[in-house]
Amino acid sequence: MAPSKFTSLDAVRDLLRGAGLRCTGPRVAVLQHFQTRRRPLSHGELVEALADREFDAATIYRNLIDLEGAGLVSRVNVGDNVWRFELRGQDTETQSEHPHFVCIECGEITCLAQVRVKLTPAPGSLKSVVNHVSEILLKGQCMRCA
Amino acid sequence: MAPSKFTSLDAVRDLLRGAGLRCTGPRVAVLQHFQTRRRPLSHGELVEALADREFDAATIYRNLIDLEGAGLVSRVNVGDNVWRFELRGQDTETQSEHPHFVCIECGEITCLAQVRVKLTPAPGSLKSVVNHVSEILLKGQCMRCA
DNA sequence: AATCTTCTTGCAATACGTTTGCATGTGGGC
DNA sequence: GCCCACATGCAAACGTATTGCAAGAAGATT
Repeated sequence: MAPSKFTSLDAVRDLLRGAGLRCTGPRVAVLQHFQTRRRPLSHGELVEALADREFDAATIYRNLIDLEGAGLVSRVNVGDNVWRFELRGQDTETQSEHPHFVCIECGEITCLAQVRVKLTPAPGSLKSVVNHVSEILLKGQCMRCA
Repeated sequence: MAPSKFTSLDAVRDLLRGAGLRCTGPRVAVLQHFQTRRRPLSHGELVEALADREFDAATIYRNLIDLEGAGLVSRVNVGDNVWRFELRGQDTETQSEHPHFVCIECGEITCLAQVRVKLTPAPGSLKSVVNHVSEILLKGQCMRCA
């Protein structure tokens, strides 16, 4: 029996192989960490979280890019000029884009998976500009900072 | 008669003085440029646009921060990890926050001044997290890139 | 199991926007 | 016109993003 730390190792391997990526140490570690923290994480946060594994920061950076290219993670920018990456769910529910909320006071990032957004433009003012919306970002004050 | 380039100099002076800021060359130039380009501009764009005046880049940068602090411009981040600044209107119409739209292909930024956004959460899933929304950013494909 | 090709890693260096320290210069109230 | 707080110019520090290159490892093939 594998230790609990590696519970999802097979699943991670399948994920990577299925995406056409080699199954390497840093890549598995990054994916496993994402599975324990299901919110957008920055490159720096990943490096710090995996510091004990002593992976090179550039390696983790390139892995994030690769995982994004393979569609396993998505990249978001919540406005602090730092890229963040988020594990994409396999089910269509979590895979569909959901709005993100950023607290401008504490910086906490929340995935509003259940929230739908409806746009009500003045006639013609929206459709002449926007063809398709793929990402929605809300900023404000969160409840804990209220 | 002042040349057309300085048409709004008096108005700009009033703006600055009214905000408690000194009326200096770089500050006037930045504000005047904003009045000709009513969309979010990056620090780099400002520096380039005013290159012939040979202002120091740090001066322009600090002026943007000052203008933001005085409430004359607002700072937005459209997801390319570059701060952009936008002239805030004096009338309540344009001063109230409006959504921004960013085309992920051509990078064009559009102010959706007329668009209202309505959030329809699953019961309780939004109000437990969000206290107040102050900024809304939409990303996607614009009509010209369609 | 040895081999081989291709992809990945580690290390270093670069790029670029943001931000600050400090001495000098100046706006504008007096 | 004087004076002082504020603004500027110059340079440098900083943090994240990004890339080059040689060495190393994954995994298909035999």
